[in-house]
Amino acid sequence: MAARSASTATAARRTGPERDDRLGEAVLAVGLQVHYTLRMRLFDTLTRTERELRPLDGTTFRFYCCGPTVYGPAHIGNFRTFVLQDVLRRALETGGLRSLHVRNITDVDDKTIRDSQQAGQSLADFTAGWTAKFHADCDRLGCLPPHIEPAAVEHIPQQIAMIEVLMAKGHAYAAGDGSVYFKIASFPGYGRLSHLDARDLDLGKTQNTRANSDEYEKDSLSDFVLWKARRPEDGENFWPSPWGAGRPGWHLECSAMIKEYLGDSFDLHSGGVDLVFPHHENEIAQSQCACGGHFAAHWWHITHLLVDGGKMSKSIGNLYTLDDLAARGFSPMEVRYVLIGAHYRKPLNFTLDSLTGAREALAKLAKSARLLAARIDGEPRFEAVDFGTFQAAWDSLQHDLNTPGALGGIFTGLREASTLTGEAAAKALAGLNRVLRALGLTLPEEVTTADVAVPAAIQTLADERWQFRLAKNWAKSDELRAALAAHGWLVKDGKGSYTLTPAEI
RNA sequence: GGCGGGGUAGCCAACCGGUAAGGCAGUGGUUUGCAAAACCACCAUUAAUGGGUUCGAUUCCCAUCCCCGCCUCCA
Repeated sequence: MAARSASTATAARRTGPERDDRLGEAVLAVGLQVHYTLRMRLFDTLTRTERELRPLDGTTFRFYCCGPTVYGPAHIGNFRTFVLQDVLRRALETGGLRSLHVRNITDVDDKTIRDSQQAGQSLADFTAGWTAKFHADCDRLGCLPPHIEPAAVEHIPQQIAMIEVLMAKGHAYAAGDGSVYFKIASFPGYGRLSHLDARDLDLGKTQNTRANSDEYEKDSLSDFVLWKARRPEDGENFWPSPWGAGRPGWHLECSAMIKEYLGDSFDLHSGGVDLVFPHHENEIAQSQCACGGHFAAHWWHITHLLVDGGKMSKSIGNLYTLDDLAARGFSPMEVRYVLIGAHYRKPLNFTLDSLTGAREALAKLAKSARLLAARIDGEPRFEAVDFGTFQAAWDSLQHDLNTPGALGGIFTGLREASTLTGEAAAKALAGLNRVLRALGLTLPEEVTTADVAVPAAIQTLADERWQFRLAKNWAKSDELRAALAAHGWLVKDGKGSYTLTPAEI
């Protein structure tokens, strides 16, 4: 039932206009084997090496991304991760590899409970609102909806079942208050992903050890909670379990939903770097102990972004949401361009200036692409493996998802294609479109005067000026141009006519 | 303290053991009455600092100085 409602939600999002589940025209089915041209190398956090991505089942690359906790609007830092994950998926499909993208919604935790109560809403209504907002923002950014988007609350039975298995195998224990903890000492592999020494953790050598009084029930300081006993401040937000009323711990939801939709072993697990420890470390412990599989074959983490060279935070006032940036006149696509403008393993320095730069770059890109398209007779011709002058851009993407390298390759490719005509231009344009699709970039349309409503008074003034200009009365003409500028309108003279555009702030 | 990621032109940012992609900004030119736009061209002998390895290093190694992240429910 839970699974059904999750897939229903997914089905609804499949109808979106940005929906793109074409498997890449490069797919050639030969018997039961599906061949793809992709040669994607990606850095793996666990082994700390670049490894080529190969689907375990030979046909479909199945991956999981830790999704948002829905208690407010996501900010650009969150979106750096989600956009890069979207680029990975698009690149897989561009290379002809089928993908299965699963991303969860965390709709129960301390913050969602606390904020829903403050808002005077039920937890379900509260999180449904912010989930919808998240989906809308993702759509605006051109992110493809995951194939499956399960929510934690809809998978409580699966989480309880996993805890029962862990307890039966001696990996978990119930504390006196009705909470259940994972026993880290029972899993020798703990700390491999984050390269933290489990003994140090246990000895409390870390600096920020919390003297949290409600965790005194634990056997060991580093043991983490699987099931949280109901507390008065939880209100009506609790579920029955063999250990009493309560709710699942955060780490468990991902393990349970992965088991449900991807099984015991799957291709790749991804999230922001901050999730390496403890979240992903804990997931490994839970899932390997409960399921016995290998869990994720590849671990992929996206580095945090900085704003103006420093940490983004609400108190400094540099925490931007898409709406904040829209209020400053920046489009989601400009935001996306900036977010893919740095390699995912390096800190990205987000500034408002970089958004302005992105606008100019996108406009230049769109212009060049239009010029290229104009030199073609008929439709762009698709070539299975030929990216034309954009091969270098595609190669950059395949090499550790080097998005800034790909952007550079696009501009270089455009310059190289600038003299091409006919068939060669058609191939180049097809290559460009494929790289743009892999990056999820949508080029801005040409804005003409017809798109903008010009006030009658301004139009009159501009017409008047045009007459003066035709009469070569430069003084009057310039005077009226200044007057129009004062009203916020820019005049651009062309051969036989002029254009009026609203001046930017 | 432990673990990890960085420091490349005014700004953003890549590749790479053989002497630095790309974008923004800037400069010059063409065009324009002027401007804007567009197009063309130019724009780091140099990669935080100091050593080392090498025929040769920005790229590998060591040290130092900065910046940033994580260290128990933050993407």
